[in-house]
Amino acid sequence: MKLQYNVPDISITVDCVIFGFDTSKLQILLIKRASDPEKGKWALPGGFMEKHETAEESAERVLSQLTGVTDVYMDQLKVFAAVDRHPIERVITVPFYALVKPENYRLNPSSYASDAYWCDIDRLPILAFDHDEIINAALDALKRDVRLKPIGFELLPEKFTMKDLQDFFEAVLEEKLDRRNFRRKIKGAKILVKLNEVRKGAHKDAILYKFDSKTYRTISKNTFYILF
Amino acid sequence: MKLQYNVPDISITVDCVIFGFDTSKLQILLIKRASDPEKGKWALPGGFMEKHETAEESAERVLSQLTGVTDVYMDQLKVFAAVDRHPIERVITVPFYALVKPENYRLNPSSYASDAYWCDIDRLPILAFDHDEIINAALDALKRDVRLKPIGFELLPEKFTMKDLQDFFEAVLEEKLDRRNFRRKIKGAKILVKLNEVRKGAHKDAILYKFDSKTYRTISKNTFYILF
DNA sequence: ACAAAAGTGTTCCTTTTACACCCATGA
DNA sequence: TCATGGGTGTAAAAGGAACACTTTTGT
Repeated sequence: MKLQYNVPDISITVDCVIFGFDTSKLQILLIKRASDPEKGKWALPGGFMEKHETAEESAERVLSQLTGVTDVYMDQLKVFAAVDRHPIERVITVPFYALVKPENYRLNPSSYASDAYWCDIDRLPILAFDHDEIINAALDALKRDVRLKPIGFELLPEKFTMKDLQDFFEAVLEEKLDRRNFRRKIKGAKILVKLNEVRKGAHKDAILYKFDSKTYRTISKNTFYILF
Repeated sequence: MKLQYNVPDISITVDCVIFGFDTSKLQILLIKRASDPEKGKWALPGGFMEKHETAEESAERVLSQLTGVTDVYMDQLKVFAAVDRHPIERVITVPFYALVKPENYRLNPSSYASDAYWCDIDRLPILAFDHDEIINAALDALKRDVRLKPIGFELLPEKFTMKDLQDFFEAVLEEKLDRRNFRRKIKGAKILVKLNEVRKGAHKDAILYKFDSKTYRTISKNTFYILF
């Protein structure tokens, strides 16, 4: 059988919008580019897709090289393919967003990154390429998904208070929620297990909860889970 | 500045799930492949992305070559990138779904397609590559979007009855809707203009409506438009 | 004793659902 | 005249939004 295709002249990358959450702030992991083009600029972690990898595998590789984390929640976004989005080559990118628990990672900038840090989403620097647009798309997707799937638990530590959880939702949705209504809905969803532990704070103790992973599996199968 | 990229070894295509709607049946436009691989099999219309095109432009080109139609509703789906999805080359595809009004098209199979036809979604033949999976993804996306955006009007003819519209929703959602509740919600959404025309049928005349495109623009900007 | 966060129920209103009859037309 | 599809309203239930006070602890 004859090969009938031209040599392709478009490169493919993956870029990862890696979300973390730290005491009421949503954060994104940025790297400083170690080489041209856009050397020295802040950018999303990413890399070329290898011939033997699926898009997901590429994204997992990028993520695990940088954080050592595997097996996290990931979702693919729409491709970015503007003709001039890269100054030299024609490159289209398959973006992903990933949710990483702070407790699990240890940053490990590699050859292509001279530095890496967690950046609050309300303090983003100027970014390389069209990475600002990719982040906006990821934030939109996160806002959509957080109402449909219990992904908050992918970002919070194992044990958390109701306030922690509410802070997360408020940070993602960028709106205030009523405390009593919030707690009632979460309890109604039956996705939490109340622990016999409290967190000591400056004031009244707060009850700690963990996520009920049995329920999660049920929920993941039903598409029509709506929290708010 | 030095070019630092390897010659890419992954090809990129677009594939189009083109939906039509004909008297209560949702349909998809299929082509018969005129060349290897998978020569003679039914497949989605598609083609290689050109270096000077965005993904959307590629998809529009494929669509307009086949149907002569331009300026239709299109939405990008997640990339399909399984390593072995194509038997010869490494090819990833960016799938789109498009909505085409029957009144607007005239099929025009071109060189890569020896035949083309509108296939009822409940009578799909065996398809080339992973095109069955792409169609499933498109159907899922359509089900999601039909509740959020007034895309029904992209598929119906200019003038239609309430029953036509309800048939469309029922075909997409694969569920029966209550007639009175349906009509109330549609009227509440204020997206229809009642015409001074009726359609003569076997029985009582049915009032014709058209879509209010002024309202459409308003709706498109607000993300949280929910019909059902 | 007071400041600050945790915890808890009820009422009202809006939205959704379920449901039945008359009308116009063609055969 | 009857069979078929077109057209309309209401009542009950569920879900969402708004709202205030008491408890605990540290200072």
